[in-house]
This record gives sequence, C-alpha cells and structure tokens, in this order.
Amino acid sequence: MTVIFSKKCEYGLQAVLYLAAQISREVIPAEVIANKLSIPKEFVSKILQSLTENGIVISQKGKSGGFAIAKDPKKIKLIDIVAAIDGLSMFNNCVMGFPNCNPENPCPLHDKWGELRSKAYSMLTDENLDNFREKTLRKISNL
Amino acid sequence: MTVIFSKKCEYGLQAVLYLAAQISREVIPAEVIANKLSIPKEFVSKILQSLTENGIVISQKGKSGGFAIAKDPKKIKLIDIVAAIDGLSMFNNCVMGFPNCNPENPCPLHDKWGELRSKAYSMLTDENLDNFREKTLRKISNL
DNA sequence: TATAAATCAGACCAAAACATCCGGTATATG
DNA sequence: CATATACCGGATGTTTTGGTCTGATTTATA
Ligand code: FES
Ligand code: FES
Repeated sequence: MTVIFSKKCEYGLQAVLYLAAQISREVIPAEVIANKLSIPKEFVSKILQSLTENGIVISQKGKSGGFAIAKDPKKIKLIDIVAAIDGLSMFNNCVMGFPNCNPENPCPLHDKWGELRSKAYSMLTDENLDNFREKTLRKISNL
Repeated sequence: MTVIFSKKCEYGLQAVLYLAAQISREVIPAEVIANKLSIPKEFVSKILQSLTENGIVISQKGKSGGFAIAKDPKKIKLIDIVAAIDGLSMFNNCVMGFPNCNPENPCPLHDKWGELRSKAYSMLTDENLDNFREKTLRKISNL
C-alpha cells in the first residue's frame, strides 16, 4: 500500500514533520508521537533512534526523555530524511526495472520518467521543514 | 531497489512490452522471454499466466507453446498492466503515508504530489504499446 | 501413437519489510 | 537515594514479496 517510500520512511517523514512543527524544542516521548500520528510506537521509536545518527533529531534518555528536532527546521529538507532511510536509489533507477538507466540506453519511458523524478526530487528539496509547519499541524490535527 | 512498481509489475511490464514489440504473433516460451530480459524464468511465467486472465496476453499450452500478446498493441496501454498487477492505489494515496488523501485534507506535499502523480498516470495512459516498439527493441537489444 | 516441450495450479522456500519485545542503562524528579 | 520513565541495542516474531519446484495436463510434431 505504500506509494513510493517504504513504511519506515513514511513514518519517519511524518514524525520529523511533527517534531519540526512544534514551537518548543522540548523533547517528546515516542509514545506521544506515535499516538498523535496513529502509528506503531515501537516502530517509530526505532526509526527516530536511527535518525539521531544522522543529526536530524536528538534524543534525551531517562525520565521525561524523548525526541526533538536537532537543528533549525529551516536547515532540514525532506530529502534528508528520505536519504537517511530509503536512500536515493529511486532517483537513479529505471521505472520499469530495466538495468542501466541512462540517456544512452533509455527504455520507452526514460524521458518522461526522468522529468517526473527530477520534479519529485525538487519537491523534496525546494522547501525546508519550516515552510511546512502550518500545513503539518492542520493535517495532523484532523487525523 | 524497486522504484514505484513491485518487481512483479516491473517484470510484467518488460515482458508484455517485449511481446508487443514482436512482428509476428507467434507464441514465445517463457524461458526465451526470461533469457532475453535476464529475469527469472519461473517468475515471469507465473506473471504472464496471471495476465492471461486479464486478456492482455494469450498462452498456448503443450509443445511449441508459449505466450503472445492477446490483442493489437495499439489497444493496450501500460496502465492496463499496472492495474492488473499492482492495482491503482498508488494514484490515490498520500505520498507520505498520511491517511485520507484529498484536497480537503492535504498534507504539506499534497498539491505538488497531486500534479506529479497525475503526470505519472498520463505517462502510462497517453501512449499505447505500439508506440513503444522501436524503443523497446533497442533497449532489450543492448541488455 | 509416443514423445518432447510447454503451460498451469499449487505447494513450497527465502529474503525483505514490518513490527514487537526484552533487558540494560540513563536521568529527571520526588 | 529511590523510583519511574524513557531511550537504546539486539533478538525475535509476523507478514508480504520475491522466487523455485513438482506433478499434472496439454499439444505439436516426429
Ligand atoms: S531506462 Fe527506464 S527510466 Fe531510464
Ligand atoms: S494528503 Fe499527502 S499527498 Fe494527499
């Protein structure tokens, strides 16, 4: 049922978006995040743990611990999260699975797909997480 | 490693494209198709079997049997194969996995993604398999 | 008519994706 | 200092996807 990203990546995007939309930078426990987003708590916890290694989120252990965004949301883009979780191979491979996707050896969809994937790439790089605050809150609020 | 379609769907697209590119309508055994495309023989065989049920390919059993395109390639579009194998849910769901993807309840990427997915849909519907013959043969020849 | 070569159905196996659990450790707070 | 609560690492379990195998049946052709 996933569209183009793995579930791990989808949840990661949602969770980071949620953290970046907070006004305060106080840490939020995985359980709260999971409840707000209606996604599995243990799973999102693991995903956020892995994202601490990429410097996207920070964690605080112990009582009243949790996760928070690691730096100014203006400095984070969606592509950073995708790169950290799913990697960027989808932006290099043939949409029909043929090997060796490049302009010298195009499949019938190569040109059209090339345009689309570069627009998809732009979609993930043009704006930073700060630009998404309002829309994120609105989406999550009536979830 | 898959981009947007499952492996099953990727192989299905490749195989049908290959069959549609043939000049003659004589059946070709799964093994030959698999060798040409360098994909697993048993797997592509299963996939083509399932596509016979959708009227996209026909099969002939017994000695010198195999698979062939079922109707005029002008009448088949890539979307038909995608619909038969992966279904069309990717054209209705949120790119970030949020529930309830619609204009009244958009996530931060909804508008941009909406445009992209409708272009992706066009990519699969605008042209028919006859339009792809040459390019398919060229791609497969230097595989 | 015998045989070889193919699809077909369904069981089976393997790997990856998705998800949970547990025991350890850190730490805020009383 | 004790305790409750949270991350963390790693093992484990479950489900889906990817892929193979076997035996039955079909059928062109020698
Ligand atoms: S070869 Fe198919 S998209 Fe590039
Ligand atoms: S709600 Fe996210 S793409 Fe529509």
